[in-house]
Amino acid sequence: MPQTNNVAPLFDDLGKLEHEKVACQDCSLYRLCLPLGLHNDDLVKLDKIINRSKNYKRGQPLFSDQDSFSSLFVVRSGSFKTTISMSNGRDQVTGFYFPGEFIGLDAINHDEYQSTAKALESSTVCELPYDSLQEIGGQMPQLQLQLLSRLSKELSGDKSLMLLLGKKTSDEKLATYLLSLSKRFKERGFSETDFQLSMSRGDIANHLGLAVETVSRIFSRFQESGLITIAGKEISLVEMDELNKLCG
Amino acid sequence: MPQTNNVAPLFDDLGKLEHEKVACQDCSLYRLCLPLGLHNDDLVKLDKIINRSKNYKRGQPLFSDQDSFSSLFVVRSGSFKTTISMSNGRDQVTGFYFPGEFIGLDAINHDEYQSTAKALESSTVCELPYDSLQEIGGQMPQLQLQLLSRLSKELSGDKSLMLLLGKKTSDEKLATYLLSLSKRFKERGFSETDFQLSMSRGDIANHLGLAVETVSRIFSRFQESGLITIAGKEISLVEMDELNKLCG
DNA sequence: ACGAACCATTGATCTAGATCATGGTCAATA
DNA sequence: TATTGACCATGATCTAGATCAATGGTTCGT
Repeated sequence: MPQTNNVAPLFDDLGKLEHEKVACQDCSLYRLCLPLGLHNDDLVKLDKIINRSKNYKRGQPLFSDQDSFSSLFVVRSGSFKTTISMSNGRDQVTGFYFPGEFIGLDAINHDEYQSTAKALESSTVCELPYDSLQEIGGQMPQLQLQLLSRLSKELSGDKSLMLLLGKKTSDEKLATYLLSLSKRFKERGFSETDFQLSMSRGDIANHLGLAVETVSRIFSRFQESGLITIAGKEISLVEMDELNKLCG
Repeated sequence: MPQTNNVAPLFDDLGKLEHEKVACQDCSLYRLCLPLGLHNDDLVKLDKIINRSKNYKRGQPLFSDQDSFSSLFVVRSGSFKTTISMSNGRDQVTGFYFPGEFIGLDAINHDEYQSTAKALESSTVCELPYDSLQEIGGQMPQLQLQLLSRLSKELSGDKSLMLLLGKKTSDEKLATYLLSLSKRFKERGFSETDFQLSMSRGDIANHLGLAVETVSRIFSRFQESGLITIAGKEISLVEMDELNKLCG
């Protein structure tokens, strides 16, 4: 990396000092996150069990397949991918995770994590030790409901992904993917048309059940036909309506 | 079907009179089902909110995409499939459900069901109105945990299915599918090697992201090479170890 | 008991997308 | 500033599995 101002790394995406442990009450992700709907007393209790973690660098694992399960994680800044793998080395990117999204839900009531989670860029998370969560959850039905809601949403997202993987053409897959990202960025208050692809072409291809070359070609073709402009990781969705039609 | 004894339809898979509403305490599915780990008082409460339903005939929908969500269902006898569809009519079979398994989990905290569920054969379910479940769940952490556990298990199953759809060859897909069925039958106390495929070749093909013809051909080839014997819906897994190796 | 509508198998052909091959860009380390 | 190694783009070729076609079985409603 080129010479940088040595103050910069102290600040994270939330515009706070990185080592400052922002309480849930003050967190800009509040409305997307677990505490939504909790009363103040409960929020304080929840806040106490959360570990605000160190920074994860690009490529660094948050946890690995078969590590013993202890915590759920919520992305605070940056982004992650999860993968599961076959004995022969082939693997599948099962999801990408952005601020406010949960990682590790598929490990609940297993002894071990069922997937590997890696940072796609410099990222931070909130760690929720599951034992503690279970404990305080006993007296907070609202928290349990939030958790159920999260699980259920991930579940219905995964069903849509099954439809994508099983039934869509490569064009439809990529259009669907781009609009899904767009929607999530919008929900987080970012532009729905202009954003960074923090994941590599390889990750995208793998996630969508395609070859890298196919993804690359389709990006080029979409650009040629004026649907998007793309340069490296920078992408801009020019014709959202057209992309929408392409999803099938 | 050949002439049958006209008493037969009165009995269901559980060997009980079909119209007899077997309480959870007496249900043979107890150890696979929601009540697992509940104390007796709690079990009685749960039991009270459950509707034991009428019989669903082959092809009959349990609920449809966009019906308003009100209940979760547990299969009591028979089997179901769920599908989601695209605007253009293409659809994806997202899962098959056997006794003790939950249907509708992906609709929690949505207003509408996210998929369509249809009976694959003559089947019965227990209906759990979600409002009531939520109510009694507030005072039964154990019940909440069971529910979370179910969601989480379905989630990790779906991730494996993503791996299958995205990365496996047709042979691997079918071998994986057969062994997954085998495992579930075994858990339910049935033979892990000899069972009925209650779903059509078309349903299997759709679920695995293949064409019917491909499934048919692979069944024939597996039979030719002595891995299985298959005749119509009747299948027998002859070389489980070999099938296992084929899964990748 | 009959015809209609699905369901399953098997062969012949086709194609979407994989794979192979090449070169180019960029960032990190020495 | 060279070197190494990801990462990305694009052309040429190949193939796994889809699609098309024909035939026989099964189930179901009347």
